[in-house]
Amino acid sequence: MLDAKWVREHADIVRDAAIRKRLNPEVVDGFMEKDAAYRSLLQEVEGLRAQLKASSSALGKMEAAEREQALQTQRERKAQLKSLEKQEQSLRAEVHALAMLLPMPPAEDVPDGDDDGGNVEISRHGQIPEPDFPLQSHDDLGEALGMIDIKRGVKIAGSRNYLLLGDVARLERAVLNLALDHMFARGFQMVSVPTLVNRACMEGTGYFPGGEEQAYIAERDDLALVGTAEVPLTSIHSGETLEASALPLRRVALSPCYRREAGTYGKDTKGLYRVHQFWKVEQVVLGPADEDWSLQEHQRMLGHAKDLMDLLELPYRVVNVCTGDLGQGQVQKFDIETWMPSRKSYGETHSASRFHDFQTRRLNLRYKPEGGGKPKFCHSLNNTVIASPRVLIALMENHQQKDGSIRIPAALQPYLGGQSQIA
RNA sequence: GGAGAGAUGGCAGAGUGGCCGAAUGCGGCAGCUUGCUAAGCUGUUGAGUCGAUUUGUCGGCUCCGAGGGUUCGAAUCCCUCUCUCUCCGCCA
Repeated sequence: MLDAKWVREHADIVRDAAIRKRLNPEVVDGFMEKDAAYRSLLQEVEGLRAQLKASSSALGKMEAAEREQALQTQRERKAQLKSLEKQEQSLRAEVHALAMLLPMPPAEDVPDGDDDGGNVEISRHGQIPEPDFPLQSHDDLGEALGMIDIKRGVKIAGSRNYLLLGDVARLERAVLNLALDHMFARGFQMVSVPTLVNRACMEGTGYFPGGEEQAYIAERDDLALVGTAEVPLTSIHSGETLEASALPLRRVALSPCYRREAGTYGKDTKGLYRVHQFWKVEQVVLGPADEDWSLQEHQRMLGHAKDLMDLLELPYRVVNVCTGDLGQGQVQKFDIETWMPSRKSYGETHSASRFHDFQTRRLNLRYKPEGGGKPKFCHSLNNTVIASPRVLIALMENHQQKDGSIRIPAALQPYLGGQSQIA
């Protein structure tokens, strides 16, 4: 959500943001138009209401005779007000619906582009393996080991479902635990969060409206399964005014994530790349409304994920996500893409976003500034720490050995009882 | 799941149709006092939004959990919902 007052004065910037993000710029004009109409109607309604109020309080002190007369005109005005109020209400709803669609302007250094093809590589890390034997895909490796069973996953829950067994299941657990400890060491507080959340959380974090098709919705209870712990983590303090001294709030959660993957038929159908349910360790930070701070924190959060990838000895790159691939609310996003031999390419494994006050405005999440004054909206940021099974693809394929066994990076071994390979 | 009670300003807590944006206390802020001293006294103190503005403010409207209704007029009466608490049942 954007500040309506600001939008009124900077419609051109918002329109430009919509164009850069490949969103429909007509929402901006629609908003401006409806908003102006709404405010002028509001003037009218409030004027009439003021009249009515004044004459109404006079009524209480009147003599019976003149009272009857006054009551009559009062009723007429009331009817008039009612119909105006009805218009005002529906207009207000329209304005709000449009406001929820306004795009956050992207940062200056976000590259222009239509889709992920326009993302710009910033850096590369690690060594892409070039072994003297043919590399197998993770699903072939896993099947041969008897530790990945996609067929039976599909039997139980339909396409894009899977089973992990034995050491690969333990490997998943190990990676997630390492990721959590990694974040504890960086001062993050662990939170165990609800993953079935109400509409306000989905709207507040920017997933609704627009992302309904992507979410599993429990209609009977009007709750949605989250696609990421970002949703509950960011929503924790919605509606609250925090003390400046409490900021920044750095939180990490491990949660299951659910995505319908609607509109991806036939895409990434092989293996564990695109699945309906997965685990993710997610970092979320809430801080003051300070652009510089926000920028630095974004880099710091990206660093946490990069450090972990280094510990896992995986080759990856960082990309500056282009405007067309940016969400409605994101100011800037950096993705980490990890090398996946079976795909012969880097595949997205992490996504680090900063939002300024886009989410916090929707969530009504504020703080009292240091030197006093009016509460301000916090800035919010989030980034993946690790997501599995997608990271298992990289781990299994990059660390496979000639005999089909998987080498365990040193950092993970303590989490697997000292085991140095899976065979 | 059943029965009951409740939701009022930063907090506690009054308020059963116009005198209520809301008593009182605490807290906060400002000043005074400086031999009742980790105190006393006096004053002051909600938010949002729209408009005007000589940018100091001024005016309108809204807000007593949320949404609807009755009424000329609702914190107050009616309905629905959400949440909290107590008791019973069930459960991990």
